[in-house]
Amino acid sequence: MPEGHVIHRLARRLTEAFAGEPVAAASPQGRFSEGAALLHGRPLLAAEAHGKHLFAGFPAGWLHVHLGLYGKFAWGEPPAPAPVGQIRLRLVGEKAYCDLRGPTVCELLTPGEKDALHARLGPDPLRPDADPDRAWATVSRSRQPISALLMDQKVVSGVGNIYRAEVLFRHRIDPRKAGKDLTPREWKAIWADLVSLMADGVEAGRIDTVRPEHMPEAMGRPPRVDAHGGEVYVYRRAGLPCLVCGLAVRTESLQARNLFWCPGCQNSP
DNA sequence: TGTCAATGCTAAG
DNA sequence: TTAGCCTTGACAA
Repeated sequence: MPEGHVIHRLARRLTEAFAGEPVAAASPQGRFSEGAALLHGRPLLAAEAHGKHLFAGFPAGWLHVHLGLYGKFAWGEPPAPAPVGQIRLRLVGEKAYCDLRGPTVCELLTPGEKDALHARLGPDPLRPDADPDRAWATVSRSRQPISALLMDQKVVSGVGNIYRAEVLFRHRIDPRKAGKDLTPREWKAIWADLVSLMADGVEAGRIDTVRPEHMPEAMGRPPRVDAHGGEVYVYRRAGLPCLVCGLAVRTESLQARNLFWCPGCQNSP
């Protein structure tokens, strides 16, 4: 489930598992054999995330991974079993091993190339160096809908389809509202909420956005079994009643992504 | 067993 | 705007 919180969690886990010790690296699938050979036998020096991009520093350079839609790390304790299926990269240390499957990107970068990548990414609510004013400078001048701007990694990085839908709902903002029509106050609230929601996501390993007072139990309704693993207001709840006002949640395809919102709670004149 | 959609993004057209 | 990447889980048959 790779939105930004997953990547930050991964950076943390890589550090815990492999920092400071020699790591065995291989590409059983073969598509990253050259890179793996360069990493092999050297220690992990550092790991960090910027938005949905994962960086792991080795003496040979920065391993850069982007999971895309279905990329995934699987973890276990050594000894690692014989590879099954398409494993792009396997890292094995003393305490743990991990298998990377299906990433959009798995490559080795020079420090300069890594810097260039950071430069084209917008501020990440999960990074202490993030500057929300930089994003606001773009948002406040854009005719694009805020729902599109939040998904644009050049504007804000790390927000995916779930956080986008949920943060707009939590602030009752119509997803079709243009960036330039947002008030500074609305933007500040969105940003602060992303910082808090995504930090919770890193800790919990899942996305929960429903305030306690809106949980079904608190509303006098039976508890809900949520299919995707977190408690959310609108994401993938099309046709179901809004947890706050009861109107049916709507969905619409916007720039090839499914947008979800409540027409009652998020309705700007 | 098969089909589809998915938390993302890029390159081709 | 669309196809493609390459994987998984949910659901239909």
